[in-house]
Amino acid sequence: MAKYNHKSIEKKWRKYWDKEKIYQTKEDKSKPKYYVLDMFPYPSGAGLHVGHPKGYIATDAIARMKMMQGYNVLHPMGWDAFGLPAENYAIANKMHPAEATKNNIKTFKKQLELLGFTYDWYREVNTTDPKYYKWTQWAFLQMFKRGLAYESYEPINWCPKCQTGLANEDLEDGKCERCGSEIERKPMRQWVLKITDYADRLLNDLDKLDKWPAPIKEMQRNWIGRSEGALIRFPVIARSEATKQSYGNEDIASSSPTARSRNDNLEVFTTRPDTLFGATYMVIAPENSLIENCKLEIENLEEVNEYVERSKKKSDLERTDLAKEKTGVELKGVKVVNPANGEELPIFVADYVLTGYGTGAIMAVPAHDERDFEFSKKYGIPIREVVAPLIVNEKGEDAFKKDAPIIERDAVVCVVKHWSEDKYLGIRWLKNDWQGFVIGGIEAGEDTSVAGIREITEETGYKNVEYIKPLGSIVHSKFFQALKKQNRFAHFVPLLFKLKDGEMDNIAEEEKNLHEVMWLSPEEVGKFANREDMRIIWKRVFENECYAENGVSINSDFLNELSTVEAKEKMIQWLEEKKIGQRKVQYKLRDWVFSRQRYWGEPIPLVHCEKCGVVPVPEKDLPLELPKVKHYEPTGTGESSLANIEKWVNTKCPVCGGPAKRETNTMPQWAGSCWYYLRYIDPNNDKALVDKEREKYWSPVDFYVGGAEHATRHLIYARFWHKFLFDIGAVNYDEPFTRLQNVGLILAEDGRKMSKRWGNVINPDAVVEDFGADAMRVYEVFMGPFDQPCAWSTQGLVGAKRFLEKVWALKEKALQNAILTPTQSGERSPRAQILGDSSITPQNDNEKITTLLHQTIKKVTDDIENMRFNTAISQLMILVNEMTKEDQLLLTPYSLLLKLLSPFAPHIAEEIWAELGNKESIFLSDWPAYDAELAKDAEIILAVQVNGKLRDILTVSADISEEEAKQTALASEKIQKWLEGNQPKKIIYVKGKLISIVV
RNA sequence: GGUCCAGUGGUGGAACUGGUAUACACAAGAGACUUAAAAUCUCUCGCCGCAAGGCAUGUGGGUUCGACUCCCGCCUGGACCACCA
Repeated sequence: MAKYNHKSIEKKWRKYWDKEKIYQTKEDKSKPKYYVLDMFPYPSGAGLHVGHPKGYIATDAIARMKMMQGYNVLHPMGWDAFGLPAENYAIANKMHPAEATKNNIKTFKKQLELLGFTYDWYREVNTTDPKYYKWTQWAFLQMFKRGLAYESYEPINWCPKCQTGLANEDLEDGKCERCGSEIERKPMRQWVLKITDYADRLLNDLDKLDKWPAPIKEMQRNWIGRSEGALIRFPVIARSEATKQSYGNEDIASSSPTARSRNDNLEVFTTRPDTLFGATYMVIAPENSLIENCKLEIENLEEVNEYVERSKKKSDLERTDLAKEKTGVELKGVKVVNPANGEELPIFVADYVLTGYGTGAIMAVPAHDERDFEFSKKYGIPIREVVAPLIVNEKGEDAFKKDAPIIERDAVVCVVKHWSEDKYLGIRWLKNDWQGFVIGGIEAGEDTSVAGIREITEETGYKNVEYIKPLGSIVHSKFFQALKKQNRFAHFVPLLFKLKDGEMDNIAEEEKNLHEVMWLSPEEVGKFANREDMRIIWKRVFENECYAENGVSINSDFLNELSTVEAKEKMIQWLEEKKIGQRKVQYKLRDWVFSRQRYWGEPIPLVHCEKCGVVPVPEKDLPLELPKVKHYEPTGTGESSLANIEKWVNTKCPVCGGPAKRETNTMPQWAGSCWYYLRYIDPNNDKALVDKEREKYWSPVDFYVGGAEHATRHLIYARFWHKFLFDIGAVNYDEPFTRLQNVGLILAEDGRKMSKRWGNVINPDAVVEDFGADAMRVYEVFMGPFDQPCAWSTQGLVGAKRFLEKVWALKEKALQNAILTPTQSGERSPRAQILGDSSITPQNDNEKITTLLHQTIKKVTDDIENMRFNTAISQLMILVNEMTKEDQLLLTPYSLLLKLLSPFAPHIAEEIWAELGNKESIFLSDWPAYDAELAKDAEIILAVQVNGKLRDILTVSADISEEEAKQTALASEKIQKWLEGNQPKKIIYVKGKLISIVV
């Protein structure tokens, strides 16, 4: 028998498939469609490494199975070729980006072709092809016409090395995602897409995407970052030089004659309008215009300006470094009035407030916000509690029980300090589960400190107790009291005490036995008093934590006693009534900075006319082609190199015909990938982005496979564009991708990422050469769960190759056992006949193989559908091992095995299939269906447990009844031994699995 | 710091809805074939124990006849977000 020669086989079938065009997708609307899509690659100069094709192998397997299942399959491929890396690569290699891109695509395509994918290359798209980007420009113009693209002069992220502005999404830890340079904030003119108009829909429609991985949806939710709250306007007042005062000086009322009211309001966004009464100062970002507006009134303007300058010089990285201490400067001479209570509040400028979010200013409530708390402690600003904690124990033994009654209690919680050591009193009640501080009920009319002293003495015997101070507000707590089987709604009054000495009264014997008293170091207390309510009280002893959760309003006038949710609502209504604020939904998502100051991108099709302003290039003139130039290096001035090409820049205004200049910014790399999946449907249409009828048939994408790194960029941008195209009637559905699957990274053998830098890159070409495309494909999906990262192992690859060799070796066995025709004894009959002819009854039908085969059909089909390729391959290995062990093998089961293997190892499957006498490609044959009856085992194995431990294993007929099974189990010698003559209390029978005997 | 995910042999990993833990593969060891090597084939392979049996899914508890799986706490690792008011 000829040896398995992957090289010749793979070459032969690639050629055949190409010639026969078996993967060319036809517009056959009688068949159900299946659109399976890969995230198209960025053709870099480095070529592919073995990690890149992993996703493509998966979609290819799915595409092949779906084809065989009778679907009309669309499985296209293309190139995302515009953008910075291509340009940088071209500069480094002294080439034109167009040329470099062309070469890179050629390399990529060649590499991909070696792996035998089902791509329909007649539908190849390339984002840098003018015929393609004509429609990218067209879509941009539609946005422009509808006001979704606008010019902005806000400072943006500028990468000094790449010499271009970047979107927020393009940053990693405040650094340029591409080159790692620290980003500067630079004000410059740019085009921005109003993605925030779609924020709500992008967020809400995530709920419809039930076949997307939950973590990706979560990341998008997080990125969009919706929060509900209120805008509140604080009137700004300024004082004359003579009355310069700082905050907290009570004798200056807002009615003071020296106070000059200004027309300014300081507007802030807050998610906690319920804490307005707790605001003790305001903070503005260094970029806030209030400083400019009030420069005459600010008495320490020099100091303020200095601070602002210092902040501007800081990189984003420094500014957002959480480890650093917060800094700020008070704006002396200017204050705001709290509209809720008329109090005057100082204003600080501090760079812990960000400029692009909300209004770039906040009301600071130190008692209930970590950052404000930290800042106010540093600058000695008063802290006012306006929310009493409400702890609802939801987990574990303390959680409220549904059926128990709710009992309310007022109680004191006494934190008691030792008279000489740094220790605190802990108490453990022996009868119930309580451990913590001394706690006791407050009697009617009793002063809380008196109640505390009484309880301490009663429970511990210590006589000389000194009351120090209250520990903040009441702490409400809902928990389950296990001993009394009650739900408790407790209102704890936390108090701090100190013992003067260790003198004790004798306490009743009875009381002594109830609890244990111990002295604990501060570290020990933290662990000892571990319930959330006690933890909060304990932290207050050191005043180093604030309460930022929901609770009950206090010290807040008309909000008092309302829950946080109710208080927020009431405050918003009040603000709206008084016209000093309103309800507001705020997003973290910012509008998409859509221009880049580089050459290699789609030109933005706009013209600047002195008379007419910004005018769109007429649609009939699209595409607006990128001029072919020799020099395209960035200018570094914030203009793209296009600005230097006078011939191109100077044009006529399409409206008035007068002189005009073209927009010289180009689109970002992400533009082309926003809609490429639509173009595959109709790649050559020059009348529309996509034909709507065709789109109706093929859309949405049924299965989209790609890396998780695109969660917050490509996948948000594409959804945004798609929704926009839906809104203007260009497409039929409002979400582009029905099902999404992430590919786990393939790491190098050393466990690191594959990278030129580490010299650990494995080239697929070499793998294909040495082991074959089929072995590589099988190995890559067998490595482990598809979405998990996994290190490459050449040894593992060897295993995959061995498996294919085993399949190959079975061919001879199957052919030997082919039924011989009577007339040509000793010769094989025409094999095609054998396969198709059901009248020939197998002479040695092997029940074991048949059962296993049908189980395998089921498992492989399900596993491919659910992306569990590793277990599909494992099941095929089991089948092949079994077939190898048997003396005889019929053609039919072998043919079915080949079909099951073909999505993973198409070349070898096709080769053997042909050798068996089939005239047509295996991929034009039907996918096997399994027979549930045949997949059933004749005999099953029952596990028998005694008291939960496995004691015997029985092999019984599959149709055994429960009674029979129990009798057989009890009759077993081993079981009898373990029963030791005892009568079983209970026998549990799980059909087809086990019998559990309880003695 | 927050959120989410994960932790199973020497290694990658399997285990359906709570029901025989370690499938499949790699590595390792022994043997066969060979003048020899490679390749191939056969066997062994979680730990302790001669065995009976006991112990093992990061760790400590809990629920259950029964837990890798469910619940609570802790430890470790990863991903994402990160001063978003």
